[in-house]
Amino acid sequence: MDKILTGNWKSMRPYASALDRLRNAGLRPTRQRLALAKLLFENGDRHITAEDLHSEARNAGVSVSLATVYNTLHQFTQTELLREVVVESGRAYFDTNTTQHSHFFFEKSGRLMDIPADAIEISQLPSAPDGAEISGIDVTVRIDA
Amino acid sequence: MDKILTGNWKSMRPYASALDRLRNAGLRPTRQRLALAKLLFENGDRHITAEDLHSEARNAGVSVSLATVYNTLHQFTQTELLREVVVESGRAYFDTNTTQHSHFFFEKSGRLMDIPADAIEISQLPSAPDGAEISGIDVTVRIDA
DNA sequence: TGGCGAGCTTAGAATCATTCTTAGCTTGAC
DNA sequence: GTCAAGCTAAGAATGATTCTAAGCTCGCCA
Ligand SMILES: [Mn+2]
Ligand SMILES: [Mn+2]
Ligand SMILES: [Zn+2]
Ligand SMILES: [Zn+2]
Repeated sequence: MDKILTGNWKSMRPYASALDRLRNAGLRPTRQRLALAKLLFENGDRHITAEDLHSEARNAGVSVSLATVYNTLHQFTQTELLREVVVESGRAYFDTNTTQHSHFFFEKSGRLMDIPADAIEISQLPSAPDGAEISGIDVTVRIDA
Repeated sequence: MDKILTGNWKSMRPYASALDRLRNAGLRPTRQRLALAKLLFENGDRHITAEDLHSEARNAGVSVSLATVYNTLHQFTQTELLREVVVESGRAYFDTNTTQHSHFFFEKSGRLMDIPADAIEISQLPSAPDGAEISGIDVTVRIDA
């Protein structure tokens, strides 16, 4: 049980309920976190900004402050419920797909789209200097549209 | 000669003088642009932020405003004297190496380091949806140090 | 069941990088 | 030399994000 409550549980079922996800992450299931988790995880794979999630929540009748949206997105990222994707300076996207995969980024619309992990292959990665840890590899294919 | 003055000249010599680079890009060689070009291009491959270039200029006794540093970096980027690299939301890096290559990003120090183009190989790129134009492929290897 | 402290939420201020505005300088073609 | 187009710069404005600090809420425990 201990492992479950400390978060970082890698083998989350894709259809785990919002409540289960919060429990597994060791986060209290508050009204705000539950509502945001539902919006994020019950609508398929998503790439969303804090502002967009905030307005989506309000449109859905959920009263939550922007500060809490930011707090929650960061907590979800830390507990690996989400992944942060950086493709444009000055804007952060949060991705509900936490597996290793790449993205198409449509520069005009600001839309992000997954590229399945097996549709791109990276060969002969250079080893990190000093034997430092590689914490991730981000591949973005920019589309001029 | 026309082609030279309209910028986008791909075959710039690596040791072209700052003045030549501005001429080739079709930019007036003002005192500020010359000074910034020298700082950027006479010190090997660099990855630098606007703020950092600004303080570097001032330390070197060059009087230039931050607004002009931003303007200049963007003009250099448009004329392909520089390439913009996004690895962290809220911070833009400008790269004096405009050839296709990847980066190590040291998350703690905020340092960027080139990975030679031939040290990484990407196979079977998926075609862009709709036959849209791919304007670039960014590969960032994040180092947790 | 009620109390309580840790944890959470929030409005609004603050921060930070970047962009904009606008007025005054430069540059270079003629 | 003159003059318009191009350029610079101080400071205000912007926009995303973070911080502050004050008041709620949650859930464990008596
Ligand atoms: Mn958005
Ligand atoms: Mn910096
Ligand atoms: Zn994704
Ligand atoms: Zn580089």
